[in-house]
Amino acid sequence: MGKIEDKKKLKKEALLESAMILFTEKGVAETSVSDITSRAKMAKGTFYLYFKDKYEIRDHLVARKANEIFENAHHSMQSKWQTISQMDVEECITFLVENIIDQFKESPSLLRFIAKNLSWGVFSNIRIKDLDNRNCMDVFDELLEASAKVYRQKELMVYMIVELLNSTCYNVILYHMPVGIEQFKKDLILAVRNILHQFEDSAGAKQLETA
Amino acid sequence: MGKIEDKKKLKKEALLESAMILFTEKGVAETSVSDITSRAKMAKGTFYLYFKDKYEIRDHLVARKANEIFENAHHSMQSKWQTISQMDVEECITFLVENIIDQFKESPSLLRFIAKNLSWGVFSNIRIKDLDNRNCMDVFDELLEASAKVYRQKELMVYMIVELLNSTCYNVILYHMPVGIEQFKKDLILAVRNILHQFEDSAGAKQLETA
Amino acid sequence: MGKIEDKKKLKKEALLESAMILFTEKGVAETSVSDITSRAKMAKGTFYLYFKDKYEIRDHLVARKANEIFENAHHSMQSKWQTISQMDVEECITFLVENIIDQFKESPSLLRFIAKNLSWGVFSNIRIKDLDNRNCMDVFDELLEASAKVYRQKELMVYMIVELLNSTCYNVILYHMPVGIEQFKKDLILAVRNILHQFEDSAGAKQLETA
Amino acid sequence: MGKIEDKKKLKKEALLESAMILFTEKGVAETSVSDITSRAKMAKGTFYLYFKDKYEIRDHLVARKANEIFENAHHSMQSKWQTISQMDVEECITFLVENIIDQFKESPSLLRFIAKNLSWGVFSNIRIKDLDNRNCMDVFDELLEASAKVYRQKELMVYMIVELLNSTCYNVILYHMPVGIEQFKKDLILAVRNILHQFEDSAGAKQLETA
DNA sequence: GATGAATGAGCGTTCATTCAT
DNA sequence: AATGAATGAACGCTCATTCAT
Repeated sequence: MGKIEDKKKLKKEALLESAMILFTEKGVAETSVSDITSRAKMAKGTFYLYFKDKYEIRDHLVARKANEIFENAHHSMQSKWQTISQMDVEECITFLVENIIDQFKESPSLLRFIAKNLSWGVFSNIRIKDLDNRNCMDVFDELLEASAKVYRQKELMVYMIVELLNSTCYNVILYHMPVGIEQFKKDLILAVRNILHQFEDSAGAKQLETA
Repeated sequence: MGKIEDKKKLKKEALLESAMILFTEKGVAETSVSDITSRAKMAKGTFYLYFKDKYEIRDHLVARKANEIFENAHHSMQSKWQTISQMDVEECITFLVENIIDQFKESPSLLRFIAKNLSWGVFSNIRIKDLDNRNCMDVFDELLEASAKVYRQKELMVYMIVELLNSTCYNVILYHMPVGIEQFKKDLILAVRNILHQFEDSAGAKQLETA
Repeated sequence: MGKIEDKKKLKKEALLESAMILFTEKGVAETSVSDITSRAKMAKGTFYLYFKDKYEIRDHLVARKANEIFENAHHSMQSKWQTISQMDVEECITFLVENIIDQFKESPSLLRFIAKNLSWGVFSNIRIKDLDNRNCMDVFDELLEASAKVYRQKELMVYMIVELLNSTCYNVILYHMPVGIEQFKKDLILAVRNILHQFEDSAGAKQLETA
Repeated sequence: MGKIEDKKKLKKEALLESAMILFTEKGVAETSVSDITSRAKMAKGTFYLYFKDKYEIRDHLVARKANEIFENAHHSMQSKWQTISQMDVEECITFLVENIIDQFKESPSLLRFIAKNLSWGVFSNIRIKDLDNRNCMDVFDELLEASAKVYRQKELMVYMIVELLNSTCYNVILYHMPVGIEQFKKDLILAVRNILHQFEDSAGAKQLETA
C-alpha cells in the first residue's frame, strides 16, 4: 500500500526536520539521537529504523541543505531573467554567488552547519540520494553549455568556486574576520570571476598566464 | 631550579606529541584524554595539569603545525634564493604554495588534521602563543613590503589564499576528487596568482576588471 | 500494559532498597551510585532512569522512612486503644514518642540515617510524594482536634517536638552521651509534655509563664 | 626555639582561617584540600603536616566556632551585669539563648556550618583541644552553682537546651520554616525555660509532673 | 512497525595522597 | 619544613545501541 510508504516518508521527514533544528541550534556533536527523537515525538528505537546513526542523518541533511541553497539561488536567478541563453555566464554566476552569500547572511547557523560538515563527496553526489532533485552540477552544466564561451574542466572549476565560497564565508560572516561580509563581497566575487576566466578555454586563462 | 621547569616542558611536549599522533591517526573526536595520556605513559590526571581539555591541546597543535608547515616552506625558499629582494613576489608565493602542497602530499593525515581544525582565528594568532616563532603574517608582510608592487588589504588577501589552499587540497589530496593533485596543482597556483593580481593596487586588479 | 509499569515499580523499589541498605551501612557520602546499582544487580545507567542523582534517592528514602516510623508508632497506638477520642492528647503523644524511641533503639543505623538527613522541608512534605500515605501532620491534627484542649500554632509545636526528639536521640542512642537512653527517656518525655503545655491555648502555657 | 613554634602556629592558623571561609561559603563537601591551601597561599602538601585530612580541620573549626559563639554570648552577659550571683539563672540563660540567636541571625552561613557539623562529642570536649579557653560546660556550672536553685543532671539539661537551640534554629533562620525567627524566638525561650524548670530539683519539675 | 526500558562502556574530571626535591 | 608535580582510583553522568514487548 502507498499509505504505509507515505507514513514512513512522513516519519523520516519528521526526524530530518528535528535533527536539522537541533544541529543548527546546538551543533552536531552536542545533539544526541535521543534529542532528535524526543523533539520529533518518537521513540528512540524508531530512529534506527530510518537511519544508521547520527552521522547518516547529518550527511543527508548537509547534502539536502546545500542543494536547497543552490536551488534557491538558481530559482531567484530564473525569476529575474527569462532566458539564460541571453545572459553572460559570468553575470549568472555572480548572481548565484551573491544570492548564496545573502542566504548565509540570513541564517548564520545554517552556514555554520554547512561549512563544518560539507565535503565535496557529499555535495557532488546529492543526486544519488535525492532522485527527485536536480543536481547542482547539472545546473552548472546547463549554464555553461548555454554560454558562448567554452570552459575546460568544468567540475574542477565549480569545485574551486564552491570551496572558496564556503570556506571564506565561514569566518567572514560568523566572526567578521578578517573583514565584514559587505566589504568582502566584492573581492570574493572578483575572485570567483577570476576563476572563471582562468578556466575559459582560449581567452581568459591565457591572458592571465601571459600577463 | 631549572630542572623542574625542564621536566615540565618535557611532559608537556610528550602530551603534545602523543596527542598529535592520535589526532592524525584516528581524528580528534575519536581520541580521548585517556588515549593521549596512556600513549604518553602518564596518569590521566597529569593531562589536566597542562591543558584544560582535549580542545585546548588540539588548538595548540593546529596552530603549531600550521605554523611549522609555513615555516618549513619559508625556510626552503630562503635556502633556494639568497635574497628575497631580488625576487618577484608572485614567484615567492608560488614557491610557498607549491612547497606546502608537497608537504601535504607527504603527510595526508597532517592535511586532514589541519584542514578540519584550522580556523582563521587560531592561525592568525599563532604569534600570541609561540612568542619565539615569527608569525605567518609577518613573513607575508615582509615579502610584500620587499616587492615593487603595492597590495591593498594584505590580510584579506592572505586569508583568501590560505582558505583556498586549505579547503581545495583536502578533497584533492585525500580523495583525488574531483581530480588528482598533480593535475590540480597548476590550476591552484594560477588561482592564487589571480588573487594576488586582484589585490595589486594599481595594475593587476584593474586589468582584470576592465577585461 | 500494566506489566511494564509493574516492572518499573519493582526496579525503582530495588534501587530504593539497595540504597537504603548502603546508606545505613556506610552513610550517604560513602555510597556511590555505582554501589547502589551493583547491589541491585542493575546497570549504572538504569539508576538515572529513575532518579536524578544520589541526593534525590536519599531525600525519597528519608521522607519515606521518617513516615514509616511515624506510621508504625501510630499504628501501635491504635492497636492499644480502640478510640482516640477517649484518650488524653498528652498520653497519646507520650506513647508515640516512646514508641519512636523504641524503634530508634532497635535500629540505630536508621536513626543515624534519619537524624543526619531529615530536614523539616522533606518531613512536612512527605504527603506530596507518597500520595497513598497519610501525612504525619494529618495524624497530629486529628489527634489534637479530638482533644478537649486547644493548641495554638500546631505546626510549630510539632516541629519543636520532632526536632528535639531527633536531635537529642542521636547522641544518646548512638553514643550513650551524655547519658544512656533508658535514663534519658523520662526527661525527654517530660520535655515533650512541657512543649505541649506551652502551646495549650489557655491553661498550660500561661501557668508556666506566671510561675 | 619559640620562633619556629610561632611560625607553625601561624601556618596552622592560616589554614584554619582559610578553611573556615570556604566551609561557610561553599560547604564542607564542596571544599577540597587544594582550595584550602591555595587560599592560604601554601603548597598542598603543607596541609598534611598540620592536619590528617579535611575532616580533622572541620571538627577543629566546629568546636572552636561553637565555643566562640558561646563565649561571645557569655561575654555580652558579663558586660551587661556586673555580678552573676545577683541574677536569676533563668534570666541568664534566656539572655544567652537570645544572644546566640542574634549571632546566628547575623551569620546564617555560620549557623549552617555549625548545625550540620556539630556533634555533642565535639562540643563537650572543646576543652581538650583548646586548653586556653574555658569550656562551655564550665561556664554553665558556674552559673548554676551561683544560683539559689538546685539542678539535677546539669550536663543533660545543657545538652537538651543546646540541641533544641541548634536544631530548631536551622530551618527557622535559614528557611523561615515553619515560622520566622522573630515569631519563633519567644516560644524557643519558653521551651528552654521549661527545660530548666524540669531539671530544678524540688520545685519546677515536680509542679509539672503533678499538674 | 514502533516502542522505550535497559544496558554498560566510556567519557571528562576531581582530588586525596605521596614523595622526590 | 615546605613544596607542588604526579598519581590513578573513583566519581557522576551520557548515550548509542539492543531487544522484548
